[in-house]
Amino acid sequence: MPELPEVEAVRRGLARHLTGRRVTGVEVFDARSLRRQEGGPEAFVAALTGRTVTAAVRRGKFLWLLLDDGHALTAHLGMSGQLLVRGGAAAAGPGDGPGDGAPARFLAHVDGPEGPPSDLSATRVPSLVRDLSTRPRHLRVRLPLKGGGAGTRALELVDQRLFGGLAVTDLVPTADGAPGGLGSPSPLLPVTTAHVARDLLDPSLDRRAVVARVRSSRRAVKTLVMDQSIVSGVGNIYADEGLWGARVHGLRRGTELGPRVVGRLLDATADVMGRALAVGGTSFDSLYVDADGAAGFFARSLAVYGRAGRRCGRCGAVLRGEVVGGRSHVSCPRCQVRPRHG
DNA sequence: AAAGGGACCTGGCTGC
DNA sequence: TGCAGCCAGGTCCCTT
Repeated sequence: MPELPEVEAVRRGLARHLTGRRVTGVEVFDARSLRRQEGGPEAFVAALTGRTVTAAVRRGKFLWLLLDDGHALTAHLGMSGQLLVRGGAAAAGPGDGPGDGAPARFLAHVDGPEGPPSDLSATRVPSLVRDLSTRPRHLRVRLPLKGGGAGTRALELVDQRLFGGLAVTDLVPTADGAPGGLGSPSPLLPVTTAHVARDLLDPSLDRRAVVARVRSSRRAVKTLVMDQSIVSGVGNIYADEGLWGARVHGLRRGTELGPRVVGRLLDATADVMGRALAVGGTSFDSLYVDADGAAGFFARSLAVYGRAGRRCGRCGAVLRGEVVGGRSHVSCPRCQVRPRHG
């Protein structure tokens, strides 16, 4: 699944390939990917068509493209989402096969006969595009873009499990006056992400404030580092890896931890993310923006996540799996001392 | 304030 | 082999 390092790799690709390009059409294959869009699919189409991308920004796992009219196209990849940039022949047609050079046939379609899009429910949505026979599996939304250099590009949301989604939103000022996120030229961010804290890769992150907030709470520290209002972008994988790296059990209360320990935890978590980004980033050099760019890193480098019952690479003890805050937590019983409470 | 649960989804897995 | 049911994951929303 796309974690913060992969989302950052995607952001860099979007910044490189889409900045300065204009959205020439909107193809909606599955309206469920737009469920967060205020006003529904037709508002999405109207808000995007003709807009030019001016920047690609990320905060945590939220990603957005700034538009020239002062709005943002926000994206979250959820569990299974990918944002792909296609160029040349591969971008041109609804077919997915290489060499398919047919022009896009469905631009900015909002069908009438099936009923107004505002009637669309999550479970019985007639697709806004009629001909589904040749589209790639799990392709939900496609935006053709032009300008800014070489020929047409297309931004595609491919999302198997539909936890991700797109929406065009207003911008609001940041609370601290710093840029909205990594890659942002302005102290603005989408209103829908205003509640999301900065992440560990954001130079504007106030680490001391994060440490203070963690240490002021009696909640489990694993829950705290996964609380997006404290620090964003840490999912279950990196939470477990960071806790193992810092030798802290996830059930420890924030109030039990000293400032150095919390700092060590943030460092360890950021370090794992940084290494994943380095790997995901290097394989990321073409038009094809691959949300699975760090798959190799995951396969080789995870210390604890998904490894309950196997041995700790540091001390050899058998890794232990349990549930913390409703999430699976794998830890080393020797390196990470479990508190007596909980 | 914190904790817990459900909803959202699909495909891979287990168990019959 | 076929099928039903469970599960994972992140975010949001609701209730206790």
